[in-house]
Amino acid sequence: MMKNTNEHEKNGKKERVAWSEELHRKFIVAVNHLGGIDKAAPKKIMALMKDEKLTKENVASHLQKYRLHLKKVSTTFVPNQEGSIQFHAINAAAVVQNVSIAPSDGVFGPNSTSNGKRDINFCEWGHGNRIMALTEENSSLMEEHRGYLGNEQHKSQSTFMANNLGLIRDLVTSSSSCNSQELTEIAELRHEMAAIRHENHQLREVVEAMKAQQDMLMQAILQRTIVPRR
DNA sequence: CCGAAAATAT
DNA sequence: GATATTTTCG
Repeated sequence: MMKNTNEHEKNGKKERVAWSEELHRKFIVAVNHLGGIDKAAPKKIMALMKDEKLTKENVASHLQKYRLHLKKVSTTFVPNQEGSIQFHAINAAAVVQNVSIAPSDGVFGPNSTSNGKRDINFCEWGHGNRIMALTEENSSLMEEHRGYLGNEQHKSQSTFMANNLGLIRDLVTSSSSCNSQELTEIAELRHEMAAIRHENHQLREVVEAMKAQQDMLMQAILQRTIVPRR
């Protein structure tokens, strides 16, 4: 009973699925269609992707790996301070992945990954679409971002930055006199503050871009409903 | 069916 | 040895 219903086999052996950049994009589009990484499930994703060669297992596996990846990236980014951090690890990374502040741009760049090790697949995927692309009238790109628009994430990102800024500022200004070691510490903290300010700024830009994009999407959707094409 | 973990393959 | 993908298991 050899039932080779779905998968294409190479002389009886299962073909190893290579998750190309494009395949991953399709995957992301599907996931976002389903309302984000935590809601999306293998079967539905597979249906949306409409790729004859993909089995449910393939997708499930990729989904697992993708979630793991998101968790990894976000933990390096969020230094888990007491309660001050709102936005969920997964969401944060999802924003990175989809809005894609390119990993090399500093915010989530090499410095933020603990030991320079990179996940080839997922890191590289971020490079393609930068913030620039957001303002562009690119329907497929817009499609990718749909799942994250109008979310609560915008606010939480900003507040996260704000909170941390306050925290650091307190640390720096609390002691009136200090020795040389403390001075260098302060210098480092100032450095951190600058970095965080920078991140904050970039995140604000992302938020703005996403808002604009949301408007565009809205219009696109409205037009599509009002004027049935063909 | 799903997700996590173990097993393989590259 | 590390990753990517597959298979097994609960």
